[in-house]
Amino acid sequence: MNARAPKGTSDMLPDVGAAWEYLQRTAAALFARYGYAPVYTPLFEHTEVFTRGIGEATDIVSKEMYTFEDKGGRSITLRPEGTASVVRAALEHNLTANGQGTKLYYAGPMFRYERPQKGRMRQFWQIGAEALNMPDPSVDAEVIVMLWRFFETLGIPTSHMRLLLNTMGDEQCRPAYREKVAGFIREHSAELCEECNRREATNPLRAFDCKNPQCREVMAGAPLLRDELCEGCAAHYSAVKDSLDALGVPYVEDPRLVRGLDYYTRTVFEVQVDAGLGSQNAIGGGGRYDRLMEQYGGPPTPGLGFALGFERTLMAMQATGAFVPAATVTQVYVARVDESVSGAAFGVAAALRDSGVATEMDHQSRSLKSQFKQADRLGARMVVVVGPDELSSGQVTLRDMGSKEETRVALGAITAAVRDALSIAE
RNA sequence: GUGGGUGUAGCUCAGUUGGUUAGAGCGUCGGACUGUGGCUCCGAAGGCCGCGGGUUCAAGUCCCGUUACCCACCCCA
Repeated sequence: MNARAPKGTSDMLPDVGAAWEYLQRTAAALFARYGYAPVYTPLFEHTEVFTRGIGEATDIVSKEMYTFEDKGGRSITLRPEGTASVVRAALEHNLTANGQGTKLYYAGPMFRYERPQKGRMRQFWQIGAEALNMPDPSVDAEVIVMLWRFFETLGIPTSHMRLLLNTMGDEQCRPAYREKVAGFIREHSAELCEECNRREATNPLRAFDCKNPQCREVMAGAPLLRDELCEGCAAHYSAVKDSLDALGVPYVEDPRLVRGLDYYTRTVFEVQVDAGLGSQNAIGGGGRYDRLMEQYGGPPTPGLGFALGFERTLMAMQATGAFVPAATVTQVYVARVDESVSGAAFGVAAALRDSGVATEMDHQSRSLKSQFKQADRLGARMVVVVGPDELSSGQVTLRDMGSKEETRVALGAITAAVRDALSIAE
């Protein structure tokens, strides 16, 4: 058989596993301070949840979904992102009935059928947060600040990060603007690439994203939404900026920031990093989606959220020297001199563990010397030596690996002695 | 989907114009130290040289194909 993880997936060995738990712990603690509660939605949904929510014309829906038919003939899709599922769940369980506001967060794997490269996987992890039924611009700023603080908390230097901000308008001003851009593209059809001409019909705004130098040059002359905003959107946008200014969060306005999901309205944002990630420089991003719930047949329910990528965040942390916790911490190692004292050694290890001390012992019948090597490698601060000599008088030897000091301790007092040496309060 | 790069020990990599038994460092295991780690020294284990085909007296080395991974385009976390 082919003992290899599928293309675009990877096994997360202990060091990564530890980092994953750290990211989740850190997010849970921080998000709770902003009033967010955890939810876990299925890893797969009815395909329609994504096609209607994210938009048929987006790259995600048109070519990146893992879609299959289950044995009951239903079209099922592995979730390519988290917002659609959370909004679907909120509707299903009436979490936003009668104008109720809710703040939810989630964490887990997402799936997109893409060509892998640095910072881009077919299965990747995201943490996301969603605030539903909160139309005020204050929550936009709150969510953006929470995302920014998360990266700060992880120790990614702000000098390596950049917060981009833009507004997409709403159903009042966007359609007209969209038509203007489409018209602009038709006027300049001959100067633009094939892809941009195709975008004229599907999503003209994405032409701003084109990397083709000539297209960029032409599009630089296109009308900007910022000059076409309706009154409501203009006021909302400037209120968001005022709140960010008040907290001193350093955003950069980017009128060309266009996110690839159809559901965004008004505020959109993205956090980019300049270290560790090849050409994929966004570690988190999101925006407002005031019409999404209606796509699912629900009542008008404003929403706002972001998602951030675990893999990319970890890469940014490593590249900028941020603290990443180690896999395991062994405090004490129990070494046995020979097989005759195995029972006693096992008892000592068990007692230490029961008292809350991270303890490891040999299970491979290795020599005492190699047990010490192992203890050293594991970073154990003490070694309890269980041998026939000391055991004959009901004792064991406790060695401090730092000072090399050894003391004889009565078998019954070893737990207290170790805890004392490690300075663990009762 | 398109393009480029790379596949040699567990890991990082050498391998001269094709030429006998394929190497190093790190790691692992053992020993020097007969019940004791980090340093040093000595030794050992560990390779269908990605896979298939071709050229040749001879291929890790050249050619073709294939596959995997990496990187980039596109897009996004």
